[in-house]
Amino acid sequence: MDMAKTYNPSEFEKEIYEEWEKKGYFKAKVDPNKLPFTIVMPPPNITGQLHMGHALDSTLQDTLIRFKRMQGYSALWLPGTDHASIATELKIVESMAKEGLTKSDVGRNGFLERAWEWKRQYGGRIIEQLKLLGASCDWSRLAFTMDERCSRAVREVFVNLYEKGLIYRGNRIINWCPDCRTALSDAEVEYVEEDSHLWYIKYPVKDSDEYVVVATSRPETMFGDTAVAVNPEDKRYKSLAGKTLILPLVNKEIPIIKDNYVELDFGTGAVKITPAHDPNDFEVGLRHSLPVVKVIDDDGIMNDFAGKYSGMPATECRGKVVAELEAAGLIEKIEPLHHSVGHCYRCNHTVEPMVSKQWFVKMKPLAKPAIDAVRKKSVKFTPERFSKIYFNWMNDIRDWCISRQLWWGHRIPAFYCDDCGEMTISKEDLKKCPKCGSEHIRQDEDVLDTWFSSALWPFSTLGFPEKTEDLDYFYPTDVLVTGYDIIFFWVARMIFSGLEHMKRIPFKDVFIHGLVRDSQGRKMSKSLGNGIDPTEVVANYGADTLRFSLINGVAAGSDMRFSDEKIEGARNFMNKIWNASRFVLLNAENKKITPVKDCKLTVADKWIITGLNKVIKEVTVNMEKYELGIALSNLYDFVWSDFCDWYIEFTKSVLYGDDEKKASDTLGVLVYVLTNILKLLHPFIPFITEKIYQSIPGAGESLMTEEFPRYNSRLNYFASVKEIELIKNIIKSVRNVKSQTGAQPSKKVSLYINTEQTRTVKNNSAVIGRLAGVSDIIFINDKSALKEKVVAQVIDSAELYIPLGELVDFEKETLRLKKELENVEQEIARASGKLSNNGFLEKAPKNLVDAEKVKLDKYLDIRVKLKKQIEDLLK
RNA sequence: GGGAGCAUAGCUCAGCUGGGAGAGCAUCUGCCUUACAAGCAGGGGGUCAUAGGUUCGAGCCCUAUUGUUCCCACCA
Repeated sequence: MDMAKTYNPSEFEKEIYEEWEKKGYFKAKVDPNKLPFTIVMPPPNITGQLHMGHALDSTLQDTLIRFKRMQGYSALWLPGTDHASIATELKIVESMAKEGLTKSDVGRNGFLERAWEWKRQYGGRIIEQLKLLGASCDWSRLAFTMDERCSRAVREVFVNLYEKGLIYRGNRIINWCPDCRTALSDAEVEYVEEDSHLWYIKYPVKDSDEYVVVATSRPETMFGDTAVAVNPEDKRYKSLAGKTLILPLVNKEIPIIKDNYVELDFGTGAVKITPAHDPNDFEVGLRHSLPVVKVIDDDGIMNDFAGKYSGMPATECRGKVVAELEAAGLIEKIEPLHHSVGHCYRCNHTVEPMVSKQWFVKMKPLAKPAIDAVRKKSVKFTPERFSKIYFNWMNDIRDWCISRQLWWGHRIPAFYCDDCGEMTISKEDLKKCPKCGSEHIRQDEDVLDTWFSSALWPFSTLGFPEKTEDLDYFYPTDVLVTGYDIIFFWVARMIFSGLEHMKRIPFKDVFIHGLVRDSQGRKMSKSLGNGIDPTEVVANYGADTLRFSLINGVAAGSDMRFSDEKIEGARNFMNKIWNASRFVLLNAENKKITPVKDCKLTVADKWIITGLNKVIKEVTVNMEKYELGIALSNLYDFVWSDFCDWYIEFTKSVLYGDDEKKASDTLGVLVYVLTNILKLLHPFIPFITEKIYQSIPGAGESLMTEEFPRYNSRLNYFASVKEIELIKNIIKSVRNVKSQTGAQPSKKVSLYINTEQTRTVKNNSAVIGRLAGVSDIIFINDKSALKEKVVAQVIDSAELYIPLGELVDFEKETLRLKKELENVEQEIARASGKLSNNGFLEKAPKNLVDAEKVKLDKYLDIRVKLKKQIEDLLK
């Protein structure tokens, strides 16, 4: 037997993975005789290191794909990485800074060279780490969002959308990160609650002593004010209608306008309007044709419109402006304000809303079919509640700003002619202006939002825009597995992109999982230093242990806490499987294994086979529902409790007995059940199962090519299950009596038993003897036949009596029985209560009423016997 | 302001279409029983957040309340 005495995963995981890869088990083929099953991997960023989130995400996908592969599908798990435009660019800027270089020092081409070098060096790191987990991806199809194929898809899509009028360029208010120096989409802004102030500033009325007080949280933007707005209904400002205000510090005249946007009961009811730096003000400005004055530049520095503050960072300017206003007596009051402020999701810098010329995708026409697809359940979210989040976002979606003032990414395929001013959108790079033929043509400097290319992932990786065999066979994909944190960024955008460009949904199911948190429920983060490195867990405990701890018992879609205790629990289970397998294989050594169909089955064999059959059904059903956590704990219970704690113990009596034929048959069943357990567990914990499987004499080449067990309704031996339940109860009762009375477990006792199931008990007397420490079993019909004082247990369909003689404190024993009697009385009260309730008798299902009657009879019977026993003891 | 989740044993969490409250860890007792002490056997421990309601019957369905976590939203 090729199994070490102790479970040591580091000895075999790597080797097994290499073997799988070498044999090409991960490769998915277009096979007309099979149904396809496809998962595209959410591409990790090339800057990334594997963290617990990836580990969870990948383990779920790997488990699903292995399950489907074993079920006979042509299962494709398509891996890839994301260029992560902004995140990667930040990293490279950072690393250049260490050399004292900036982007402008190296220029665009120099920068891109460095970026590609970075990708070559680190882009594969996370892929290698995924392999440690056992990921059965088809690596021959490894994709990258900026490889030729995906880039072609990006251009195709851009041009298509432009030609349909769904992409446009315009001056609009956008979110600007002054640190990354780029525009961001709405989704890329994270709002954080912050304490600030509300400054009440007096704006003097022209040619008057009066003034209007406006409340603002951003006084530094006042240089860009081009009006003050009041609500048309506001009586306080009736008299000021049509008057002009003098903007303090700059002495510019601005009008008072009326707009419903202003609320009557906030602040002073008068709002300064800064169209260039506030989304609402921008709208107000449009309605009233106000000039747009930009006062903060792209780098967050005040420009010439800020007068003497020109050149000062906006953050610093705020204090200075307030001080100057205060000195001029123009601050009426300052109130504390708690409000949310936008931050860049990459660098966390405060985001400045500002007007800027950018490219946008018109969202409304794209969103509609995407909403319908989910509403009609063509795309189904699991758990279902996440579709609500999706609807909320899609229903009031705004246009998507897709241009980024970055270098690393897909450059926008817009070409401008310097001579005739023509703009051309083209799939191919242009050398000449198609309109005037001039060669003075330059491509737009900006690149696309990283998520623009990720949105195409389910079809760009399969060959789009070409009509490839892969695309035809594997698209639409079957399930997308991802965390709830990127439903907006990614899932929603893939849905409308698939519908728009492929005319079909990109996937049928979206399986959403939660976050992996630390043992205290906090998010794992670098700054907190509370992250657990999955590769370290793999190194110390093995990939299977990590996978098990991430899946077992976790409800779909909910966050989980990860802890050392969980890892240990998982490791213990691996150890259990390992040792149970060793037991079977040690017994199988040098023996011929009889195929189970040729074995004469004992009651215990039939019991475990029925249990196996049941767990096959449970696992399959739960896998189909994406309840992987439940499926795995079904297996955990079956393996540990039924197979190890009971069945293996049962088999020992036979294996170590004299009947060789019986022993051989039992061994056949053991091997059969173990093999099936390995198959069932393989999608979850592939390494240990494969390692054990390959040690089974006569087993196939690999579990990966085995068929997943199927439920078989002919393998339900319910009569045997009943018999074994009785045997288990007898054993438990004897153990219980011994433990409660303080008798040594190893002390052999005689067991007197009154039951009608004598045949069952006789057939299993060896097992009872072995597992309960019973030396002999004596059948009696009447308790009075017993002369000495005995300890008793009354269970369903049997009375057990054990003479323990002077070992027992019979007073304590009487108390124990009285307590038991109490419990029985309670049961009787409950059952008879129900049965005397006419409502229950009339309205409850008949089988339940009958079951209740049976229970009542049983407890009444037990009560009589317990009472008798107590009486006898008191004699 | 809108929406969602969660609240069950000391801890972490399961609990399917409503029909006798479960697991793991921790704890207590006894065991190195030839697969496993990373183990075996036995035990203790719960007003299922609160208050109403529906029902013959509620941890589960409905309403409200409290606490908690998260998401979205343009209150200057």
